Amino acid sequence: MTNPDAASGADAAALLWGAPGAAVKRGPKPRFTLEAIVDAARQIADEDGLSQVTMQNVADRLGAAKMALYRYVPGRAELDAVMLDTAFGSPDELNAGDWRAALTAWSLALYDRALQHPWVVELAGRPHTPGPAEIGWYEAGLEALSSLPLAEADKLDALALLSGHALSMARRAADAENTEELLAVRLYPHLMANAHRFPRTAAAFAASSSGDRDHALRFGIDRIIDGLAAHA
Amino acid sequence: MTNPDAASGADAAALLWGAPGAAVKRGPKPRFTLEAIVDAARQIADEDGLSQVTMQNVADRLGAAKMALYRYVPGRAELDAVMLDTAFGSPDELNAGDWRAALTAWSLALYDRALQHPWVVELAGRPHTPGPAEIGWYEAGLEALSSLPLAEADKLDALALLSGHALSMARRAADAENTEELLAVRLYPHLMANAHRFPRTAAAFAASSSGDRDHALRFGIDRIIDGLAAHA
DNA sequence: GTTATTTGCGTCTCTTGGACACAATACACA
DNA sequence: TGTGTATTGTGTCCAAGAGACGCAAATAAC
Repeated sequence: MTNPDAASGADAAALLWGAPGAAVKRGPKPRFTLEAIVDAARQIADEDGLSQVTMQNVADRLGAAKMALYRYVPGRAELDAVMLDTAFGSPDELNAGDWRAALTAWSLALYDRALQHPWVVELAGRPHTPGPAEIGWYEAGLEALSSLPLAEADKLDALALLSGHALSMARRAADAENTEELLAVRLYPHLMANAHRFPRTAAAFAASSSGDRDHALRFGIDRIIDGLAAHA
Repeated sequence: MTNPDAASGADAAALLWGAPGAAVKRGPKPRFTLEAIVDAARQIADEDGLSQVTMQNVADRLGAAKMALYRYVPGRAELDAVMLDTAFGSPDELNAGDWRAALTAWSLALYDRALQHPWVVELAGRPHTPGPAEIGWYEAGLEALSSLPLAEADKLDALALLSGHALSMARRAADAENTEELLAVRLYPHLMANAHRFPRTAAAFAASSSGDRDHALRFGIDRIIDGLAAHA
């Protein structure tokens, strides 16, 4: 019945939104905290990539045994969920008066966050339960959009569009050298060899010399905002 | 040196773009083909989800031993790459005269493809070597954009924007019941309980009754296209 | 002090991807 | 026609990684 492709457990929401109030309990003092565990996981992800975030590695970093972690986190999926929401953080309180400027700032801020922790892109890309921090971003985005005469549903859609673009660009930028090599070595030769089948694509790739990552970011944001302006 | 987070092997490109010409060889006749293996994997993914695509399951479906597959596919990552490109297929040759109509049709066609095989969204979402089919979509998209006075690099960016949106919407639609439950049961109560912290978001979610998936799709496409029109 | 809990964690199991060796097969060449 | 050789199918083994289970130590409540 349960689809194993769906990420996060039912318990993720409890961890993300649950009350931190934990009364005095009976047994031994807990040696760790959820925060410490998530911090350790975040460090590993920042340093060695998300694939190195294993229960074992996290436990090692804390000087604990692997199974000790399960007293604080139900499972790997829930750890991912908390890592993601923690890394999102709260959006900066920057409100330029113009809605265009505000939305642009919002998108760029999200992009910066994602650049600081490249792995958030991967986590955010899979289905997950949003936590308070992620909702905080939506709240800020809706505030930036508040002056626009759009249906509420459309505002949410617009934010999803912008955030999707920002995160997508952040991924590209994050493994730039990797992507560079990927395209240059793996795609390019084959594409050029088949230039007769894909003349436009070959030309386009040849013209755009894997240049300005920033340009693509701004281009997308500007286009979406222009589209919103044209519609409202 | 090699980043294990990077998907696909170096061999993926060879499988995707390599010449199919295999001369007469010496040993026993091959019992299988790459195509048959990929087909089996595709079927499993369609029926039971991407997580059920394991070498073991694919082999079982073909009546082969697991290790036999490795004679045809270097590894799991390469299988993913070929599955992805195969599922993309070639875009339909539909050219409405208007560039707006053509681009819209292109986006909708991509959305439909993704709906037919929901797992392509997940595969396309991770870094991978593009194959001929994927490049074919770019070629068709560039053709639709050919009349617009945009830099080649910008055209590629525009297509990435549109395809990202289409695939993102396809994912939502694919596990609709799942997402429905995710939001309704897991997010909604907590969001409403914290409505004081997130008034706009709570209101927006309450207003948009998880309705029209198609609306969000069209909204995004229209906004992007409007933005392109405003810019060109 | 006794008892009910709760923590830390050692041990075991299951699932996946993959390396490696070996026997069977079928063409090349003499 | 026989021999060599490359290639295929596959059995066996191994390493990760997630997690179930149970037990001993710690500690608050009575």
